[in-house]
Amino acid sequence: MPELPEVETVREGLSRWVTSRRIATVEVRHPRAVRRYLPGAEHFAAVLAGRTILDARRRGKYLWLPLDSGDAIVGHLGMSGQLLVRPTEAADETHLRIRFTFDDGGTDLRFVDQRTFGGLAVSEGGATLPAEIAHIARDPMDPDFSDTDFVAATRRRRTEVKRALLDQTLISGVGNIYADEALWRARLHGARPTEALTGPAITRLLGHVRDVLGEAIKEGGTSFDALYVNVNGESGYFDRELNVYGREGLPCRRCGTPIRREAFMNRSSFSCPRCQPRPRTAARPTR
DNA sequence: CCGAGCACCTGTCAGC
DNA sequence: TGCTGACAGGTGCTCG
Repeated sequence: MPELPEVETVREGLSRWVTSRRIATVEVRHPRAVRRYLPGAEHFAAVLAGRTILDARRRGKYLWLPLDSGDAIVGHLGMSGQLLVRPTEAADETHLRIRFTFDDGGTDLRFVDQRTFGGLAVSEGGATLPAEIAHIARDPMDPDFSDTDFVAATRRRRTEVKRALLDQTLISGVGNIYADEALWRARLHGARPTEALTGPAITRLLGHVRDVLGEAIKEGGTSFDALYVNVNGESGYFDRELNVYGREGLPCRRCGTPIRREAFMNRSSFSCPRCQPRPRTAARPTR
C-alpha cells in the first residue's frame, strides 16, 4: 500500500506532531509488529522509554525517527500499516499494535496494522541512516538520487521495465499504483525489456515517475478506503487523478480505448492497449 | 543475476 | 444467509 506519496504524507505528519517529544511509555500489543527487532518486544519498550524523537525521515517506503540516543525507530507500513497521532483517551483501534505515550501527555503515537505485514524496530546507531535499510536505493525525490546512475543501472538489467520500477534496490518508493501510472504517461508497456530501452526513453520514464509521485504528494497520497490515511486519519485525494490504476474497462483518458488489466506477480497491471502496446516478444538478448 | 512461486496476514466483495 | 474464492497499496525467502 502505501507507496512513497502516502509514506511521505505520514512522515510530514510525524515531523509536525512528534518531533521534540520525549517518549514516556511503549506498549507492544502484538509481537509481529516488532518481529524484525530480534531482542524482542520487552527490550523494544525498555530501550525507547525516556528517549526524545528528533526528526522524521524517509527513504522510499521506509520511515525512521532519529532519537537523542543516536538510535532510531525504523518502520515500514507494509500493506496496511498506519501511524496515527490520537488523543490518549481515544478508544483502542481494532488493529492497534503498538502505542507510544509521551511525557507531555496530550496525544499518543499509535501503530495500527490490519494485515501485520508492517512493523517497527529499533535501529542501533541508526539516526543518520538505519543499517536495516542500507540496501534500499535512494528514491527519486531524494536530492542525491542520480538520474544518470539510474539510467545506466536500468539498462544493465535484463528484466522487464515494470519489474525494474518495483525493484527497491534500483529505485525506491515506487509501488504497483505509481508504476502503472508512470508507464501510462510514458506510453510504455510494463513488459518492455529494459535492455531494449534507450537512455532517453528511461530518462523520460523517470521524469514521469517523479511527476506522478510529486503530484500525489501534493494531494496527500492515494486512498480508496480508510486503510490509507495520514497521522490524523484523513484520506488523500490522488485517486481522482489516476489514469489507469483500477480503471479496467473504462476509457483511456488519452485515446478512449478501454483500459486492460493483466495478471502480474500475483496482482494486477493496468494499461491502455493502444497507447501501451505489448512488446512483440519477451525479453531477449540484444546481441 | 534473474524470475517464479510462495509465505506472511486480515478484511471485503462478488458470485453462487 | 452463508460459503467460497479472488483480490488488496509490500517485502523477502527459496529454488531453479
